[in-house]
Amino acid sequence: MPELPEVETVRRGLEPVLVGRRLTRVEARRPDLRFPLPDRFAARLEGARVEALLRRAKYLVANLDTGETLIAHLGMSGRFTIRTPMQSMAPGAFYYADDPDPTHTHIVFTTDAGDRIEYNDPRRFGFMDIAATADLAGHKSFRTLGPEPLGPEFDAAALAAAVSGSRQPVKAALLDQSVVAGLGNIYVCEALHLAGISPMRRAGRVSARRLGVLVETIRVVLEAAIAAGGSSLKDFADAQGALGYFQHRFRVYDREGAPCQREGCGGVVARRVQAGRSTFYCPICQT
DNA sequence: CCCACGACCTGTGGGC
DNA sequence: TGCCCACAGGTCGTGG
Repeated sequence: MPELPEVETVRRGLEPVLVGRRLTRVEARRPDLRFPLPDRFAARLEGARVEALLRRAKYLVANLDTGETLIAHLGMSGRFTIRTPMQSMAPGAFYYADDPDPTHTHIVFTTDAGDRIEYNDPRRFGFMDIAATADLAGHKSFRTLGPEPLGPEFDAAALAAAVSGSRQPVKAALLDQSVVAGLGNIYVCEALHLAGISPMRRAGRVSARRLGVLVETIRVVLEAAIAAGGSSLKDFADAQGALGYFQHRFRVYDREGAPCQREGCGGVVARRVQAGRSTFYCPICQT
């Protein structure tokens, strides 16, 4: 899944081909992704101009000139691919590169510039919805979201308040989108390692000072990943189809048995399951 | 209210 | 080579 850095990378890739453009055709090849598509999905989008393409947590948000907004979540395996028309041998004609996986391409948008934007999602954990732009904050998906980790409202005091008294492991608390919005399994593992905090420690019992360190390591990890164009795991590619490079910089994620990269630590990366998901950490330097 | 867990869906990689 | 199980970046609903 795309976590915040991957969604931001996708947003930056789509922005130049979507913003200011009108959607001339929207093709939904099935009636649902994870959830049913909203009523008259294609009809409400066709003819609309995209005024802005934003990101909130792991959601892409396309404001339209119709007063409505398209909301998209990539789930675990969703990806957008841009296909720009290419000149064919015949004068005036053009064509698109072949879709390598048409069986999982569920939605195709075409713009007035002729670009085709394909949404492909094998597992179909992603979803799309359309809501009145004025009511977005009240949308089911947004109502309970906590602060953006890269925004001004996320600081040590805010994090301390959000986890105050919490008995759940700090790993689980950081995955809770109402505590901070946009982290996922990879970057939580990475940020906790960088901060030297054990993923198993109860969230409400991490000291204020260490929560301050954690806020900083979350920012550092996310910003580095965005700068690298996101991670490249099995399914992730940015909107142009390029692979991200951040995977090469994982300190602990998917590195069970590898030496801890903290200077002088000497530990070995361990894996254990928390809340049904793999946690990677160093048992020596994360306390 | 808080927290843990299973469900959703498909593909892939590792072990035997 | 082939089969089967475990596991994969997320979120939501349920039930204790």
